Amino acid sequence: MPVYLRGLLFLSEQGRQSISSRNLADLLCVNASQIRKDFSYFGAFGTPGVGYNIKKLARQIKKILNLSVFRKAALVGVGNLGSALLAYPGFGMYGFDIAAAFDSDPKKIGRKINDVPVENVSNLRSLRRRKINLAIIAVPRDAAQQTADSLVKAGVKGILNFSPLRVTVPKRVKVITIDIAMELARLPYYLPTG
Amino acid sequence: MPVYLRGLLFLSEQGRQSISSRNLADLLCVNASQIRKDFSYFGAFGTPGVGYNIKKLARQIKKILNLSVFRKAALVGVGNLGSALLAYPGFGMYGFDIAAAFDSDPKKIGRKINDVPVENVSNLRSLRRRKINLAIIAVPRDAAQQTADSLVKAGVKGILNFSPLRVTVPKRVKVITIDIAMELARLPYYLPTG
DNA sequence: CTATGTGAATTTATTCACAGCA
DNA sequence: TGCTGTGAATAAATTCACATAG
Repeated sequence: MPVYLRGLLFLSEQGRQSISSRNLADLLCVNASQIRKDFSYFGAFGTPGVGYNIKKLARQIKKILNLSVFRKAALVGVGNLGSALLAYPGFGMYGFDIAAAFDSDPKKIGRKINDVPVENVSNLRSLRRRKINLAIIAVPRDAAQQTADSLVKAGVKGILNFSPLRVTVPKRVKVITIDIAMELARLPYYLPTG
Repeated sequence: MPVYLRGLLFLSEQGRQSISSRNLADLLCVNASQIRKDFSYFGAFGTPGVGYNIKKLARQIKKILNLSVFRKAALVGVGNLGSALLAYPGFGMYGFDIAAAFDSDPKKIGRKINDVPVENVSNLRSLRRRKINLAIIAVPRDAAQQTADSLVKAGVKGILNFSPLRVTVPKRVKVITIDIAMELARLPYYLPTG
């Protein structure tokens, strides 16, 4: 689903109004009936003979993914990766706003990066009051679990974890881990040996 | 498969010798017979009554994934994200070595980051001679396609793309795209609305 | 008695094929 | 005619269940 959304937002940027399942399939390298089936799961929106209205469909998918309201997210760890995330264009188009940043390094605390002031990690508990329930972990590996624990205590419900470590959280909290090295590890499989 | 490998490397670090499919299943949150089936695809290594030898199994999976030889990879784009990747621990344990870095910014060219000298992107063609056929794209969105084209010309066979853009390459080249915002977009689905 | 390896059963996902609408 | 929406057919993945090995 997020893949469809990305494709639709891309098409929308190009100024297109509508697209057929076939064309979208070609664009995203998937099967056309797959797309029609997936879309039909949440009720049908296409116009036979024409295709799908891009804007309407994007709005619908956002609703399904719970992306229809703007979300605030917190970033923990303002190192190279964290700074890159703060500067990352694209969060916005999915309705995310990195509204707070935290670090443990006194040299960083107080500075502003991309207009977001860096706060002391000890202040993580304020997230509950500020109604921020999404967080991104971009701290060194050894601090990841501890950070996750603090986030859970602060009432965070969803975590995007960039550390190459399995973090353990109560099962009511959803974690998505991106292990960058692991992704790279998938590549050689498709390559000739040597 | 990469997930299994990560789990096994983790266990290996802990000093464990062997593990049963059941225990590994619990650790990775998958089904136990799934694991046995997957492992049996490339011939069986487990010892009934004991389990699988962790080191042996890890070595085997590395062989399957073509990870048994050290691989050199090139990084293009030494911004915040690129710098983070250069410092990323974990590539090593999958047998990767970021052996070259490129950027277009004259202020960065010539500097060393994490012992890797930053070269001019115009020098990308040297990758063929240096037998580097994996690359990581960490450039701004608008430069992504152009970078991919240069990499393909330089004989690169696998690309890890961090730009939120679909890059188009000949089908002999394998691309894995990590769209960070899209990953984050998956989280709200599991959250209560609001 | 514990844990593997694997055929059989089941569930899930994908693809096909076509009736019906604009 | 072009494309959707969907039942039917096919393929793939997952899980079960158990004979067998240490």
